[in-house]
Amino acid sequence: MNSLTEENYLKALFNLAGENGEASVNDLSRHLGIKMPTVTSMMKKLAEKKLVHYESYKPVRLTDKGKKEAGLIVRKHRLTEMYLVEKMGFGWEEVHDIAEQIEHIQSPAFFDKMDQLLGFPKLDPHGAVIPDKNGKLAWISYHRLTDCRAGDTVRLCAVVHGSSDFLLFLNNRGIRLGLRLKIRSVEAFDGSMVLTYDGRQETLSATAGERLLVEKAK
Amino acid sequence: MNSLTEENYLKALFNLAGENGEASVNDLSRHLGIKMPTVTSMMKKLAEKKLVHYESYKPVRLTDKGKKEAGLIVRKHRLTEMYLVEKMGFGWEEVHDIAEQIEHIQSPAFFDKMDQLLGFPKLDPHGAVIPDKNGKLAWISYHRLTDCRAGDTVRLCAVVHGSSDFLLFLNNRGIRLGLRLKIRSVEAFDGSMVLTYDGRQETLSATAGERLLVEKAK
DNA sequence: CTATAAAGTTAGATTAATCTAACAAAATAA
DNA sequence: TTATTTTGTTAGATTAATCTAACTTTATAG
Repeated sequence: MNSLTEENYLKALFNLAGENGEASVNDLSRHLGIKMPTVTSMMKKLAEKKLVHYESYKPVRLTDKGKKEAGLIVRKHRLTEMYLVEKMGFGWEEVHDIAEQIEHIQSPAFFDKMDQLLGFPKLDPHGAVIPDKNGKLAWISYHRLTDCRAGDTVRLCAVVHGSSDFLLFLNNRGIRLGLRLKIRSVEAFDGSMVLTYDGRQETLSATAGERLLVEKAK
Repeated sequence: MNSLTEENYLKALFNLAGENGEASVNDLSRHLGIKMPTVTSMMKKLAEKKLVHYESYKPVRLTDKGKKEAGLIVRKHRLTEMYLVEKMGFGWEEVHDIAEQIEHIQSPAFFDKMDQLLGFPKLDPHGAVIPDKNGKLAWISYHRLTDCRAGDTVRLCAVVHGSSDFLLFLNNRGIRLGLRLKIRSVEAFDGSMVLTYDGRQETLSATAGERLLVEKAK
């Protein structure tokens, strides 16, 4: 079994690495708020346990075993977020910190029950894919809103780097998953966009737009 | 803030001490499965934090502060058990180990939500009282089934020391909280009892009967 | 292609929580 | 009331996870 601390390193690797699966010691250090020497020594420990591939001065990579274990933690996190929103009535901006703790609960039955009560959801409340029971994550590639052009009509599919502040910002503008957005114009200077949706019009900065993942609407 | 470890010591004290509020180092040691020297040093630490009264060679007592903090942990435990049974469909024999972990979640909102969704319950699924939002526990005194006499009719109010095994044993005999039990006879030799309930008749050992808390039925 | 900056590692210290071995006090039994 | 058992404490070691300071390697910019 892995310690809570080890689980946090695995999850950080999983989230930082993306599809290729690499992350630098420095990235991990900043992401976890833990100094580099500590990260280095933990990487050696995880390498001993065959959870990561580690060579001095090179980026770290999860092994298949590590990827699976990390995926299962992320699964627990995202299932929990979904449960908190769907079954307990929390807002999507409130659930991250709670899920951050509940993801470490050791009880397959508990998460299976959530899964079942939710009807085996594929996505969490922020549109992120929930890894399957083997920890396998189905990668979906959306477009960033900022990569779309004036005139496009898109559907909001996911929110990335969704800090509580950002999610509240979206709440205040009535922006939620599934929403149909029409791009009226894009400002060449700073990439800000004028959007219409739900019969209203709003201007969104590029900083915000980068965090909104969309697909072309039919 | 208290560490997870400290929380476990506080809870153990709360559960061991009962109404008077004392527990010996030895009791704590056995209850927690931790060696006595470790317990002693933790008691000193908790005394520093004004959570317990500690004097060498004397039983340990929770301070008011300690009692409150311990009570709030027990509250989280029991609310969780209730939630797992009532809202997630777990059996009363399945919830202890999960609640043991969830009780350490730091999120007042999470437990407030449970409380609200449950309609502010006073008792957990085993009939134990849930401490209030100040950690205060309302003591109720029931009778042990073994203290009743042949001819008595009682209502089952709570189960103590309810290990998973014991709860399954009760399930197998259709014994549940709220059940009306009629005591047909008591065996003088070993205290075992013949009971009728739900139109059936069963014999129960004193070992089992001691763990069943009842009140006289009207 | 060197010089500087950034990233990574090594060595050694610290803290929390645990242990064992040895000793001391209190409770119990003879 | 003394001897023995039980309970509790002290001292010192261990492990996991962290840190800082100093050094090394790799990357970047003149």
